[in-house]
Amino acid sequence: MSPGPVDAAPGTRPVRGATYPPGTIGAMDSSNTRRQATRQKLFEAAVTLIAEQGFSSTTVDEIAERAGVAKGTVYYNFASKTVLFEELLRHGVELLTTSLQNASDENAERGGSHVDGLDAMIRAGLHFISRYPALTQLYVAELWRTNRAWQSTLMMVRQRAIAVIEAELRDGVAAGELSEDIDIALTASALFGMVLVAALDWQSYQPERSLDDVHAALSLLLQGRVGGGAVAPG
Amino acid sequence: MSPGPVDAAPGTRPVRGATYPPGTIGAMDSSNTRRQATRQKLFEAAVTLIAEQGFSSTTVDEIAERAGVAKGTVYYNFASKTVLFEELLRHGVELLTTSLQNASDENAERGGSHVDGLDAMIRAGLHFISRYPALTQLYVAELWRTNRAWQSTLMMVRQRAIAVIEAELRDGVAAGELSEDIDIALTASALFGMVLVAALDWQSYQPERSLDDVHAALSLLLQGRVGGGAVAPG
DNA sequence: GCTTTTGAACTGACCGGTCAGTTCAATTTC
DNA sequence: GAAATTGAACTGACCGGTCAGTTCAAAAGC
Repeated sequence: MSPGPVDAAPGTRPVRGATYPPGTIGAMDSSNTRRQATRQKLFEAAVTLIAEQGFSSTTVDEIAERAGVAKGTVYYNFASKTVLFEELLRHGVELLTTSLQNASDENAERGGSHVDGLDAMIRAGLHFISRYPALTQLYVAELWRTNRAWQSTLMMVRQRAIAVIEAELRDGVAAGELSEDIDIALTASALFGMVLVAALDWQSYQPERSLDDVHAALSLLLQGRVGGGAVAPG
Repeated sequence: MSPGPVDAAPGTRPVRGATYPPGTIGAMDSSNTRRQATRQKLFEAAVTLIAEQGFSSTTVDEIAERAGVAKGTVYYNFASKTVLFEELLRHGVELLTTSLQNASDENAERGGSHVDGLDAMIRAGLHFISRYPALTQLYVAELWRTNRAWQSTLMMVRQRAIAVIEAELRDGVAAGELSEDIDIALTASALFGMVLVAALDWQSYQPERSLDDVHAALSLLLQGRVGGGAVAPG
């Protein structure tokens, strides 16, 4: 009759596409099992396609084809298309926050100022975006969308990235290096947006320019050489 | 004869869902025919739904239902779902560029500096986003997506908005008010992104704050009081 | 021999687009 | 000025295609 129960297959078969150990995602784990490799291929295929077309326009068949596996394999590795996407998001944010945090830490270790720290994070952000443009596009497209199933996942993602910037700002203020008048949360958002949009435009419309070039332009803005550089502060 | 053709169709029949005079979109025209009203309702329904769910997850049935019309009416007024969306985009960018341009012009008239002009545009941008949050979300979600049918429409849209900012920057440099070192295109992008992301975060996460408040925070950044304000310029 | 992958088949819901028919305010006719 | 006519605007059932998800027997690794 029916092809089978929609949910909770009765005991027998391998629990296909069941919730997989959520810790070991992507290339994070060193033990490179065969399955890990397949999952990685699926991530890479999915991120590109979804960035290009959006989540719902991307079919599971396409993902499987691009990854070079059979459709059944997708469902062997992930419970559903949605779950695949959610794990992808979690995987991605890990890469970004690590990158930002490293930039901040390394700057601190070499004795740089907090403004230098922000500058280093701008560079790290640019580097990340140029390396994972599809992932970035995908976040941007989904981040402020309401009524989404993965809304909470995305908020967590955003919060983790912003928090790193906020910490640097806070430390800068505490050290007397930044004005006490600044609004930490809003400034962090604004800086984040500045890098995000500038980088995406760079990738989309002027890809021939170097990272240093773009970084220099943003540095000027950060250091107030655009609108206030020539004006003596009160 | 008829209740009044909106644009004097030369042919006989109602040329169903044909390309409609692109000039008269939305509530722009004062002559409020029945059809105009319907189109306006459809725009409003579509912009909200697409902002929430994305283009392809939004069904024509949903749009029709939210607008309070039958599905057929959608296809009577627009050739396809895609065309409806494209006209929506064009309609929206008109509002934004006008708003930015007005802010710039009014500042110039009252004898403000070019930095003041940028500041006024930031304010105008914030105002726009708080007034049309759904439209903004929608642009952000689609703007950097590749392989889209309306790619060219979006590029045009972006270019028109950015051009207004670039002009102000260029004038500022020419007037000796801004550093000659700045990269016009990149700085314009960055400023655009700064406002965009800060505003969306404001709307999403701190909606109780006032526009003035947010504007003040971004002004500080523009005028270099964050990273460079305390440092005496060379 | 277990895990993993394959690939084809199938299902049922969903969705964009169509179209024959209906409505009704403006216009024309008498 | 009442009746008839017109046709733009609107309606909603319907059609054909698409796709997520499921299943499974067989093959391929390790």
